[in-house]
Amino acid sequence: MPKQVTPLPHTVLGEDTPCCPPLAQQRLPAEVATALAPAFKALGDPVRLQLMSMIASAENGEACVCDLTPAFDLSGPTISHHLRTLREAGLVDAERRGTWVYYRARKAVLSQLAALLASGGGTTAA
Amino acid sequence: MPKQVTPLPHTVLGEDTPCCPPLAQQRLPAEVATALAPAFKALGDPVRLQLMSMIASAENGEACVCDLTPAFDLSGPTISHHLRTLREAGLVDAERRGTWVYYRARKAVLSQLAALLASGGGTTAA
DNA sequence: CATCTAGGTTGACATTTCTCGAATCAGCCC
DNA sequence: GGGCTGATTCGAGAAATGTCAACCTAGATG
Repeated sequence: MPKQVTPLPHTVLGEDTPCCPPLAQQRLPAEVATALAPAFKALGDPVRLQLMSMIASAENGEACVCDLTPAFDLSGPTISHHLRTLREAGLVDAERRGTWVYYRARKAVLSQLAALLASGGGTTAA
Repeated sequence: MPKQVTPLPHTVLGEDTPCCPPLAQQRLPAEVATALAPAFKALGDPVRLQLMSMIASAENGEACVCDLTPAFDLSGPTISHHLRTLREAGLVDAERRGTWVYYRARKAVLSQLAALLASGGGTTAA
């Protein structure tokens, strides 16, 4: 039985999380805030934000760690740590194929976060 | 030595920041990621996320600290600290009127962040 | 001016986060 | 099997963060 990369269902955030009444439309319950904050926190680091963008904008919708790592002036373990953070926040999925590991963005989750921040319809852009 | 050292504008995020090509559409430049990450980091705490929601969803578009503080099981200084973090991240504005201080959400900035996370094209959930 | 209240600032502490080197695990190829 | 490469995990140290108690500032009111 080949053990795959999918480690812990630590995920915190799934496609079904009740997260999406826009933040500016009604007050966010404490438990929802607690569930969502880790996702924003994961994006709150320049390196992870770039990683997220590289993964989300990759050609086939997935990016190899071997391509991500050399894009930064950081050690392999450090990049691996940041990727794990993104994974545990539910923002990306990882899959091992042969020697390489590929990361894929969970666009549904990103969309949920976007919907949360979107101003329901007020002073959007001045 | 001339004290020219300080230009460090911790504002980080203004309405004119070039932040908005969706994250999944093209790779985020390092400097943009560095400019935007603090905003996400600011939202990456449950208390601040709730504060942000309370402010953004407030009746007149603004919320008094005197209403925000008692909503949490935290000391005044702690709430003040979180509000300052939101302010320095460019997510809210503060205004003093008489005895009280009111916070107001910068919806344009929130919209920018939302646009960044929104899957630009059709690739929303596939 | 004295005093009271609403917020903010300072200083300190415990916890977490970021980063790396060393070790380990997972596949490939000779 | 033995060795090689890619990626993760482990352990540790420096830096940042969340929280509070104590103190200070801005306005209002007597």
